[in-house]
Amino acid sequence: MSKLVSKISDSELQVMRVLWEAGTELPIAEIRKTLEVRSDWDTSTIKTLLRRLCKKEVVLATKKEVFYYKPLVTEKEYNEYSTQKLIDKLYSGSAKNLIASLLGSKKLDDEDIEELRTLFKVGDDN
Amino acid sequence: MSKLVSKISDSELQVMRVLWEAGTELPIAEIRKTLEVRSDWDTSTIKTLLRRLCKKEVVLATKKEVFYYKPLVTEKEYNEYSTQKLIDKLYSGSAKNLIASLLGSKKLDDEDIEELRTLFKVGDDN
DNA sequence: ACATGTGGGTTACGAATGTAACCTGAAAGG
DNA sequence: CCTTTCAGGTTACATTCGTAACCCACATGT
Repeated sequence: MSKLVSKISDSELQVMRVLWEAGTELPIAEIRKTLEVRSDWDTSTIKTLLRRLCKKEVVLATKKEVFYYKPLVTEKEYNEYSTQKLIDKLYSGSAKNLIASLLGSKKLDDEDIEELRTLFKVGDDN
Repeated sequence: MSKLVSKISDSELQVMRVLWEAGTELPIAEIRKTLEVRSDWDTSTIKTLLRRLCKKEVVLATKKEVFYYKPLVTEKEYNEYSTQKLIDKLYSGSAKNLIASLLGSKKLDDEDIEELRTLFKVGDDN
């Protein structure tokens, strides 16, 4: 996936989400339809964002009757990559440190903790 | 702390770290001494970054014989704030989701998991 | 006395971002 | 036919960021 992912900006991310949710490649019309509900971007803004995403090679445009846009990175890849970057920047590269910090900062309620404890058990037998 | 924290850029963060590590307010000379080892920034770059941090009100400059710089946000505040922003952006605001994702992505070795399980136990009795 | 360094202040300049206007040509509505 | 809409493409423009140059004034080494 390469570090190019890192360069998806916040606005661009909105567009990626539409593509990720769709699961199929989409023509601009569809992207617009979805986005005009969420943001009140002008069409040309969306076009600019798509163009930039293509330039960054995280989206591929395929010419048919009209262009169809398809993400070249998955949402999971992007999320994991971004998370790792945060971990590197703020937690000395240790995911454990991040989790410990979350535990200490009351971001998790009892129910969360219970669920996670279960997950930790499951992940144990490997 | 307000959302101003969000606006600390990567370069600025380097400067913040120096201040955080120091624990006291520092004059430019000290900041330079520390930074010239880590980065090879020109003095004027450091001055620019300090100026921007002051404008953003995350650093306070106090005039004595010379200016002394002191952080107005703690590293912990900053880290927690940034982490929360990532969680909001990528994990629907759920810290639990983030942790679950980390568990699923093999970013934690057995030792980490063991330690964390202990932490989860400790955090239990509240 | 003079070059150098240092602090404070101002200005600069290219890349990235957020957001959009504008132009052209085809399609579609009426 | 004429107006509107929309795709594709180009250009724009303010803000932020990374990185620094430049100017002035004072202190200091030699």
